[in-house]
Order: sequence, then structure tokens, then C-alpha cells
Amino acid sequence: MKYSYKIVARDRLARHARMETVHGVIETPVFMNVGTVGAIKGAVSTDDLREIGTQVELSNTYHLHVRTGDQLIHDFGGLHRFMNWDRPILTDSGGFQVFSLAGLRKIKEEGVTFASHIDGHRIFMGPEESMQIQSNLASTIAMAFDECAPALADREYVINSVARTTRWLERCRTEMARLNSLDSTINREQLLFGINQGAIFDDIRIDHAKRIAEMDMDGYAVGGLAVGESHEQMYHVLEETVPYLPSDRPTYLMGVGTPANILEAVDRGVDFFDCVYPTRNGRHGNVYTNRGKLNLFNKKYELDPEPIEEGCGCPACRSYSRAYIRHLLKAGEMLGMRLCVLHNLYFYNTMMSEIRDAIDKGNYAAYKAHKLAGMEGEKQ
RNA sequence: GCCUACAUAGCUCAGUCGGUAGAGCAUGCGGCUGUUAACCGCAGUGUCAUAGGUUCGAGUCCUAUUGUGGGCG
Repeated sequence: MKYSYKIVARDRLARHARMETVHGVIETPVFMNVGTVGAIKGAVSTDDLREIGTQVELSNTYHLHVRTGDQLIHDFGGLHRFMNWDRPILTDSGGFQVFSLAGLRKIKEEGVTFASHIDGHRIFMGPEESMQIQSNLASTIAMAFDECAPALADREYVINSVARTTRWLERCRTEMARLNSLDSTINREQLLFGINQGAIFDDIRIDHAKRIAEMDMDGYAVGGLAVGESHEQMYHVLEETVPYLPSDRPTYLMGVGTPANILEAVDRGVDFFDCVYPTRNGRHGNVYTNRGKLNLFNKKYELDPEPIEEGCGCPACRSYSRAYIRHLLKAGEMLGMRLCVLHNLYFYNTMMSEIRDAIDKGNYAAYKAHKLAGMEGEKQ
């Protein structure tokens, strides 16, 4: 048994499920905390992650390949041992870097050639290389190597891109099966999720969803969203596409998003999320609360004795005022960023727990409406 | 006391051949969606030390004064 995925409760399209993996249980809907290079930016340790209720840590294939090298991590015993994290890890495949490093790469059928963003040296990554790197990292869940195309790409480009991503998925699957059969492989039960693409073209999305649904992947992601389209377009794509992905498998909306995005996507059947917002925004002094997002750099907090959010149990709110955290941020002290990141991740993890409870109780719609209304007025 | 350099935004400083001033930092605000991001963007602020002079026109040239630094006594 590589894993099991059992739906515990449903509320319309929203579902609470329990996924058992070789690295333990994941209760979904879940927010995976993004630690691209095997670390949550902002001086957050894996001890911290345990304290704030993190279920899954997410790292990146391209970035760990560039620094410090997946072979080294394999030789150390895998990413779990390397970063002292024994719970599930999901590794992204490098497909997003095809988008985010668009100026530094060339796409061909075989794969993508990057100019390293560190020193410019050539790095070739195709489906096989991405699987080999992720196998070396020995993550719980590997992601298929895809092309994350810009949301506003034209139709012809998207058709060609998605066709190639489909061919790449076949190659990923073959290579992963080979790697999982090798004695030298650390995690021979590594899971592989396929990724749906198609920009904002409903028919391309649906055709692709049907196509990859036949490939019996361990889970299915919707990629290529939150990359330039509107929220309405994103929700529309989910409504059109998710029904064509196998409902007995995990569904993962990649890279999304704001608390409101997550609340809406859960209502459309999504189980897994990840986003840099809580970490990046935290480092930039933006913190999430049930009454919206605050910018702690703002002058209005300079004498504010309140915690970021009254009643919050995170390490920042338990001990420090907005005024002190603002001071730390203004002074460039790492502690300021760290406290904001811890708060934000705690906020996200706690919201996911509330979401699961609401689904269990069958009042998800009411919970969502209440949560959204509270955050109204401040931008998400 | 003499010689010399300097004085321009909150701070540190640019400022061409004379044509009424700019950068960095700081400040205020905004942005960030599978992290090239402790990042990026926008905005505000000036008796150009003071007083005269030359000139159509002076931050810029001349004189004096004040202040500050350095050197010599």
C-alpha cells in the first residue's frame, strides 16, 4: 500500500479526507507550508513547524538541485533526515520555474534548459531528470514535470503546451515506476501527482483533465492558475475542471492562494493548497487576521499594544505587541519577519482546521460566508 | 592669530560651460499567489549657511560675516 485516501465527510463539493502516507497522515483540506530550498524563509525551523500545526512541508526540485544538490541530499539520507522533518513533504517539479524563470530557459520536447539563476550555468531538466531529483530528495509526494503557462497565453500556444505536458506526464510516470523499483531509492513508495493545465480555456482544461484522469495518478493538481487571470476566471476554471478529475483522489490547487481563494476553492472540491503568501507577505510585514490583512509597517501601529490578533495562539501573538513587531520590522531585525511568518502560517493552518471542522458539521457554506464577511473591508 | 577646505532634503552627499536642484538612505503608502522576492514600486520634503556684489539670469563667479573640519604657530 503506497497510500490510502479516505473521505471522512462531505459538504456539497467540499470534503474532509484522511490521507495516509509512509510519512504519516494528512488531514485535508490542507495548506502546505512553502519551504522552497528546504527551509521556510524567515528563520522558521522544523521545530517551529511542528508547533504551529504544519502537516506538509513543500520544497522545490529546481532550487534544491541548484543548491545544494539532490545527490548530496540523497547521500545524506533524503530530505526528511536532512531537514529533520519526518512528516509528509511534497516536492514541486520545477514546472513552475518554467514560468517564473521564463527569461532564463528554453523549452523543447525533451525538456527545458535553464540558465541557473545563481551563476548562469546550463541546467537541463526534463521529466526524467525531475523525477530523478525528486526521487533523490525522497519526498512523500512528487509532482509531475509540466509547463506552467501564463494564464493569458494564446490558444494555439496553450494547445501545444498542454499536449507536451501530457507527453511529459507519461514519461514522468514511466520514470517514477523505474525509480521506485530500484534498491538505491530511499522512498520506494513515492507518490506522483499529475497536473492539469489549459490556461483559461474550458475545453482544453476539460480535455486535459479527462486525459490525465485515465492515467491513474496518485493525485491530481490544477496548475497554471493565479498566474495573471482574475479570481472569477480562476473559480470558473475550477468549476469546469475539478468534476473531471477522479473524486476518489486528492485534488491540489497549486500555488493558491489568499484565505478567500482557499475558502472558495474548497467549495469547488479542492483538498490541497500551497502559496508563498503567508511566508513572503510575513517577511514583508503583512499579516493575516480574521478582520483582514494588516501591514505592520504602517504608522498607525507604532504604539499599538495589541497582539496581531486577539486570542491567536501563535508564538507572536502570545508574547508580542503590534508596536514591538513594527519596531523589529522597521529596524530590519530578522525576529520581526520571523514572528510575522509564524503568525501567518499559524493563521493558515488554523483556518484549514476550521474548514475541516465545518465540513464535518455540514455547515461549510455558513462558515465560509462568516469568514469572508469578517475579512471584508481589508484586502485579501 | 595665520593658512586651508567645507556649508545643498531628516542624514550622507552629487550638482557639468552661470539658465531657480538631484541620488542613496530615512520617512509615508502600495504591490507580491506551485519564491530569481528580508523584494519591487510610488510619494512628500529644500529661505542651496547669512548679507552684499557682478550678471538679463547665481547653488555655481566675487567680497564680507558666521559655523564646522584640517594644518601651522
